Amino acid sequence: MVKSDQFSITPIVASSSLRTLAYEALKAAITKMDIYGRPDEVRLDERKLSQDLGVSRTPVREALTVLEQEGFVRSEARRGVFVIKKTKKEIVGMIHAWAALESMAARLACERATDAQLKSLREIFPEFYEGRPSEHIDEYSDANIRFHQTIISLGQCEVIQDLSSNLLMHVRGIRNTALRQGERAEKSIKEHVQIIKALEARKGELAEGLVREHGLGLAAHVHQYGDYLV
Amino acid sequence: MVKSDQFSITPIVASSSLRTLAYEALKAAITKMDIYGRPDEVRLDERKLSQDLGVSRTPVREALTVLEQEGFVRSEARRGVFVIKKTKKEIVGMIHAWAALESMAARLACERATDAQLKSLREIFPEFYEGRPSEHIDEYSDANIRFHQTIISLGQCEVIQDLSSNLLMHVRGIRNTALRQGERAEKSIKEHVQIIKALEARKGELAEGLVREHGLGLAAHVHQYGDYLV
DNA sequence: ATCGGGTATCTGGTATACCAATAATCTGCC
DNA sequence: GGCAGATTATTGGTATACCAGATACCCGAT
Repeated sequence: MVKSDQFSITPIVASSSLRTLAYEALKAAITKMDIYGRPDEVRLDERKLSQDLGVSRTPVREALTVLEQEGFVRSEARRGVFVIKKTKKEIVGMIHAWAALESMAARLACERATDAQLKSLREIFPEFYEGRPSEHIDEYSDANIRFHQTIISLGQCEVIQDLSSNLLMHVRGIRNTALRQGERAEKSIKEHVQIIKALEARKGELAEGLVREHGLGLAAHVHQYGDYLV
Repeated sequence: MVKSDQFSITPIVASSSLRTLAYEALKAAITKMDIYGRPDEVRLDERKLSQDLGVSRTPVREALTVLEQEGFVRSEARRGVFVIKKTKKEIVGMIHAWAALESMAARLACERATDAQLKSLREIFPEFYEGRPSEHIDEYSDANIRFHQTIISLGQCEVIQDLSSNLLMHVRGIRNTALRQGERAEKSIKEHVQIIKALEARKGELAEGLVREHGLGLAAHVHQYGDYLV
């Protein structure tokens, strides 16, 4: 008999329910739009969204419920659904929480990750070590986020990964902006090198501390320069 | 004319929507039931829940959506909604995340809380300092949770508070069980005293480290003794 | 012209009907 | 008696209809 293992099951499309579809569409729209650019509040109309997406209100409402849970929108009864503008205080709080989680991930990564995995952190910044990251600020910004995400994934703690990815969605834009201010980029890259060294040396507590200080530095930076936030 | 300030506006009832009502009812039912006692999976029937609660499926579904987001239930298309049993690995991960957040809260509390607020931590354990907490294990268990919640609230970071309270809901049961095993309770109370002293002395990094070690100790304990989990 | 009140309209919240996919059951052939 | 195929029942997913509160608008009295 043919062993079924020999067939690589087609991943099927399976795709997703309309609810998931609506969720992804709305989330993309929200994160893409520059919320902090416009001064007025952005209101979402369930019925209009339903029409635009070509589905009924039900999956749209369920998607909005999830987005509300995640802190992207706020629903007021018989008023409307509004895209949330985070205050500076909230952003700083998120960075604090992020720093706490990432530092713990760094500690766990020291115990759990392989040498090869830790070494892969260096490859995220291929040429930036030569200096002057501010000249390739967009590429560096992406690499920067990838770096932190990698540390978190190397911690191999699913809970931390989930919580962090949620926080990242909110903070992503700010991270990029902050890099362009002051000496943030130059400061950042030096700290990254230190972090990588600590991880490779399996110095868990040191890596943990460095990651935390790095995150707290960003928080302080935003607290000081984040006047574009509410 | 009468100044409206002279009227103390009645807080109104406002109360809540049926969705919130259903959410709270379901959450209470889930957290109250001993999930890990019974070996079989618990399935929830939307239609039955609707009847029992006396509302339609819509608010029940929305409540279930939130609970799914929070990790209490898992919904399989055309299969059913199931109460999630956390694996030991997941529980340990949650405790790790909790330790990370609480330790950051401790650090922040050192900078932000008043002396009086920090001193209030001592009042949580009125008589247990005399020793033998294992004789009043139930009271001590409650006080224990209150202690950690207080530290987090003194950090005055809303994001951390929200994330932690969510984690606590999942871990609460385990925390109590762990206290009854081995010397956990005695060990725990000694560490609490150290934590309070560090906080009162405004030694932020020390308090942070102690809280983290305390949390990691619990994680290791559960990892070792938590065989009652899957 | 301005203000007050009443009405039309719009909004999210809720109830309900229908659908498709799965699982449970039945049926009939071997 | 056992098993394959068809049928029925059940379930979550979706669409739609209706409700009540809140807002916006209109109109008449002053």
